[in-house]
Amino acid sequence: MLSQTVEYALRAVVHLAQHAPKPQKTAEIAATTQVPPAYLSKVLQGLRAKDIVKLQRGVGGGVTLAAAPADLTILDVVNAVDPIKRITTCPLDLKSHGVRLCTLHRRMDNAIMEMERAFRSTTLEELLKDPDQSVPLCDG
Amino acid sequence: MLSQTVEYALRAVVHLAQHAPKPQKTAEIAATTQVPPAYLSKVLQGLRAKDIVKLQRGVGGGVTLAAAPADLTILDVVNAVDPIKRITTCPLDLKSHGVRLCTLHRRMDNAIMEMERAFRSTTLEELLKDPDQSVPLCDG
DNA sequence: ATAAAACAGGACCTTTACATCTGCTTTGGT
DNA sequence: ACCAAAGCAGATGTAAAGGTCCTGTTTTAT
Repeated sequence: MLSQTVEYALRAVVHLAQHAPKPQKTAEIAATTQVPPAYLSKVLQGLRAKDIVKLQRGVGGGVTLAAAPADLTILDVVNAVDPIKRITTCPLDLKSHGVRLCTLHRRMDNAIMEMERAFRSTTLEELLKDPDQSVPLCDG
Repeated sequence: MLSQTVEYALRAVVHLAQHAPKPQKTAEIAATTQVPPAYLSKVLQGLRAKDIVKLQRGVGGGVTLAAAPADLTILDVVNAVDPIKRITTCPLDLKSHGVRLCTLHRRMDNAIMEMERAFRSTTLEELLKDPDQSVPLCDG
């Protein structure tokens, strides 16, 4: 449904939001989020390319969010690593369906739209503040 | 987002619903739905395994829906070939998150739930009857 | 019986996602 | 200047999804 890479990316940014604005080392993030360290490095590079995180080399360097947790939605992160692609034109290239999708593809796109909306409606900050649930990535 | 196989399966069952209850040959379905014939054969075998379609060999055989279009939802078809998997337990196996998901995974599951609901709310029959849209798989 | 129509199923190939490894470059402290 | 800490980049490996092909087996009509 959602790719493994999306799951990893979300864990990472949540960890960063929890510790903002202190830079976190990739290895630290990998350990607490249970993501393969070498692969996390690639995922983070993808996030940097879309200006979700900043990466700093050298002693005392590490990873930080490029924006405040209140300004980053789950959708931003998802779209950075594995963009949600809406159905905007007929997948069969039927001329008459071009813009006005058939009932099948309209329904499919509606479902995708619902998911998109759910992701857009939550910021990282909200994830940290919800008092009603357990804290992401933290046991106990 | 949704697998190619899901897209193919939906095209096939829509075609079947349009022509129900007349059996359709796999090659016919493949042609009008623009799905690779050999691969469609595999997809249909998956649908048969979940009792979505019936396959009949020999002269005059072909593929038919196992139920009335009014009794089959999009979700039935999707789940038959590529089941939507809700998040029910903590992916990190944190003990305290086991049943009560953290905010991150709760939101992710909510998004998946929205998509699931969108798919469950439409039957094949409704797809064929919507007067407001163009007809699935048909040009003009 | 036989032949033709249709699906069945296994072996195989290709592409993409997931993941690792190794050596390099940048950075800051001494 | 030097060294250790961190990320960087590219090659490589592995597994799953998507797709093809070939040879069977079942069914019906004649």
